[in-house]
Amino acid sequence: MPETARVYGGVTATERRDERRQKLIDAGLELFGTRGVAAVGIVDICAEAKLTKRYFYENFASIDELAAAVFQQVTDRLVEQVIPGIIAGGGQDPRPALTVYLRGALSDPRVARLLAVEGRTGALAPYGDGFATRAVELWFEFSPAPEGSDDAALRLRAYAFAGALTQVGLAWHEGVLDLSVDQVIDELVDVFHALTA
Amino acid sequence: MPETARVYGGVTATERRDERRQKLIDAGLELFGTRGVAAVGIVDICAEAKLTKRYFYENFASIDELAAAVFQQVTDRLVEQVIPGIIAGGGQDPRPALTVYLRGALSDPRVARLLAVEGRTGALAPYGDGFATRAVELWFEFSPAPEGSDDAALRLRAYAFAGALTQVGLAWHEGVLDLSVDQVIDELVDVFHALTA
DNA sequence: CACATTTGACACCCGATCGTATCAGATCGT
DNA sequence: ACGATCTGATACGATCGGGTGTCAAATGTG
Repeated sequence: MPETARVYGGVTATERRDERRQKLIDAGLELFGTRGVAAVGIVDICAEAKLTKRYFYENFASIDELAAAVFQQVTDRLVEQVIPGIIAGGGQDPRPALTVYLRGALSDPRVARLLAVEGRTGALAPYGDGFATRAVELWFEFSPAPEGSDDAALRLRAYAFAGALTQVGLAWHEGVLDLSVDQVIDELVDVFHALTA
Repeated sequence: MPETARVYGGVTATERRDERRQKLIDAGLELFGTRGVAAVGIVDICAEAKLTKRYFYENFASIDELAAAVFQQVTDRLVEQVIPGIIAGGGQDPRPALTVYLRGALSDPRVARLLAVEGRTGALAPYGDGFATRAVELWFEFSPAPEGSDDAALRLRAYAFAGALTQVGLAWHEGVLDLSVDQVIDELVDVFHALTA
């Protein structure tokens, strides 16, 4: 807590602090998304971010706190990108939203892994649950409910589709699906319609 | 490696060894299935199994080796139980196989967590992939392929259904699905038919 | 030019865990 | 009964990572 905040390298103190914080988050996305949260230490993060431990503890109190920030940023950006797609779909056509989501998640295996694996374990579990809740809410947003169906049954289908998305994403990254991204999108649009019929 | 194997407590040396090995695997299922593999140490396993470290190293060289054995045993038992269900379904009706699988996975949250979360990370990843492969093969076993469809598209639907199963299982354990096991089975049978139509 | 602050590199202590070793008591073979 | 082996508990050295502190060099302030 310095009493006088000076300008260094042409940038203010808070700007420098935020830059370092972002570098740590970037390093977290890289390492968490490849090795997994449990296999990453503070020293690893600092090496990846090219910073020292001092600046880690300046921004985060623990690895889990950094992991939470990484997860939060990734999911926030994803939701932020998907919303316009939902609006474009007009609550009827899932393709624009699905396209945006899958291009965001499928194009980056680190994001896919964070969402599908890391978001379920340890300190990230509550955040993963929160994202799943948001996803299911988004589902109901642009999936007009068939009048006769049970509410719980609808929720089940929402989770089923969410699980299908992540599993297909993982399989695609492993290379067992011999399909282009656009083909995957086409197929998942069909799956969506099959589940909502 | 004792040169002379004696009988202790009425059981032979190899029997005692196998009993201890099974106690370790049971402890592994309990702890891995609740805390997660990464959060469990050898001492924890020994405390849960009421054995000492000596007998851990008698059977396994590392935590990952125990985790592999646990995963292997769980998935083997699952497949072993499901096969008769597939036969009972005669390659047409998925309900018997689904019932057996979901009763096996849904009834034990530790198994669900192992399959859905732990099987994707760290040293268990290859085994998880192997199980996914087996599951997709089983899918093709009792899902006669529509003649006109692409093979890759079929695989995608197989992974989609597998992902739906695990995600619904997790959601059910979290209590966000207000459905009985039988209702979940009914709904997933519908999902299956929707995906294979 | 002094002086304060920021930065980065490194040293240090501490607790946890791993893997091995030791030892007394229980159990079995002869 | 006596010796050998099995068992369980505990102890020990070593390593690793977390968290804090120190110090010199770099940069901005007056």
